[in-house]
Amino acid sequence: MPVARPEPSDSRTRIIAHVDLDCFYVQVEQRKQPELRGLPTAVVQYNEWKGGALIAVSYEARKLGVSRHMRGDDAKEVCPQIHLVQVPVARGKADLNTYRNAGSEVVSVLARKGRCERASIDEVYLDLTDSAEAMLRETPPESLESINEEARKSHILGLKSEDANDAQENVSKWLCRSDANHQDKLLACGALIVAELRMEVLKETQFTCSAGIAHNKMLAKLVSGMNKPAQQTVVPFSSVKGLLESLPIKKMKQLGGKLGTSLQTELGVNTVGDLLQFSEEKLQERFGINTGTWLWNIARGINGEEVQGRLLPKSHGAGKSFPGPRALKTIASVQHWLNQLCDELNERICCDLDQNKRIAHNFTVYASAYKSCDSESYKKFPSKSCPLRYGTAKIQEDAFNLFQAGLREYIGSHGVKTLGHHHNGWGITSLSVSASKIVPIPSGTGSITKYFHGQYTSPFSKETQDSFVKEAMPLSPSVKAIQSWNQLISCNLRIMYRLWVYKSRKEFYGKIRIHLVLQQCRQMMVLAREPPHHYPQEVDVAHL
DNA sequence: CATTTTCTTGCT
DNA sequence: AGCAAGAAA
Repeated sequence: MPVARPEPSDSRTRIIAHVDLDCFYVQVEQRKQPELRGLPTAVVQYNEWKGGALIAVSYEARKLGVSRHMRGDDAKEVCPQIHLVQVPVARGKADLNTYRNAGSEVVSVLARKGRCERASIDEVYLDLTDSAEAMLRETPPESLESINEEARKSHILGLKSEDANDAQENVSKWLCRSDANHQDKLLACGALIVAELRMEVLKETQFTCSAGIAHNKMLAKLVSGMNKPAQQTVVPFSSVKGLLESLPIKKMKQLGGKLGTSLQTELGVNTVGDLLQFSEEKLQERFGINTGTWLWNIARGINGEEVQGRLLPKSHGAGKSFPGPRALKTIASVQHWLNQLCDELNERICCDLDQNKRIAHNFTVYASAYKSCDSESYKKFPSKSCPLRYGTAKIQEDAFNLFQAGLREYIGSHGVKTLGHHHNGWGITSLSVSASKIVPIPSGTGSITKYFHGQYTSPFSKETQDSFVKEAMPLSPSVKAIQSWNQLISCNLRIMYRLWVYKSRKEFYGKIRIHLVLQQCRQMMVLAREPPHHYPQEVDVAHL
């Protein structure tokens, strides 16, 4: 459920942009195959069954009646000329890495002009308040003798004669109005900055994008898709009311699902404007204190959510579905696919470790299943998690154990004895594995003792640590000794040894900078993490 | 049991 | 820890 956030404490007028790549996966494929530019094109996932599922459709194809939700075969039917490009496949599953990487390219361009939040593979929020204020101080729009072409094509919500011939003239005038209020002037600066950024994105990545520019995230997001492709839309403060009052409630982010439906059916609210009649108390009573306040606020165009400065994802996941007759019926097939998924996941977390110096700490296995015996009592397959260990084989081992823990629970008391029978009584329709709790490896100088106590949990038992430090360590080791120890002792002990060595060196020589060492040790400790002592167990309810 | 594969956030 | 909802290509 959405939650209300307080407005930023300094209560400055913020300038927020939401940038959205146009039919992103199609653009990525068109960059790879420029012959496809300008042609009706769509990206499909697999093509065995009815031509695969469409996940992105070019604007040319949309004009010819192709929409997402269609299968590849349907698209061919309404638009025989359409070019269908397949998502790359690796390890027997869709591989979205090219799109992730392309998204990163865009982020690195956009992140140059202010706080930047990567909201999804192809969407970014920007807080341009500082840049806009700086521009207004130094080179306000009214001082410019010409306004850049891209900015002149902006759509200004509520500006009259949006469709008149001289629309661009009107936009220029609006952007440069000297009698405008402070808020609008800042917004005009924001629009100029975003137009510039979008041109840079095009120049450096060849991708076009659309954008919304407003005073908060909600409004920016709401309008970024209003004029697509390759255009931007501005929401002056004065047009917020008019924009929202007739807007269907379901168009609002967070209200496209069940919450929006309950607003419609239970309160008879069909537009955002309809919400205005309800007091904050009434909404809190019905939807809880947090969501109630959030609803009351968005009806008034108020949204305090801050742009998080985050350029990287918070988790990595790899999954695959096994629809219809493809459902997995044997433990062996489940293990095979878990192994594929874990292999991909390991590659991605290792990449994250190398490139971004981040370590993932949590590992989760999800599955969906059906029980063919009693389709009446449909049960959710429980997800299970444990500390994450690096290395394909280790992740695979943990994944399989977690899955089996889940399966025991899923089959539950209905423990049908089907050993030796052909029919298991269950089928797995989807599997996924994910790595979360990803934290940056701390850099800079710090105390090594933190790694033993407190801030970071050591993967080694207290006894291991103590006995190693006490027995295995000679005083003041020489470089020679370090080298020979490195060859002799086991991986885990080697890490302990290194920690000790650097700690003691620090004590001996005082001024050794150890930040790189900290990084290395941290990495090695995680890479060498011992397996979990136990995997989640089913709780015996009868025993309680 | 056919859209599939991600990803985030909030509740309990 | 586990789950549900929502959103996006």
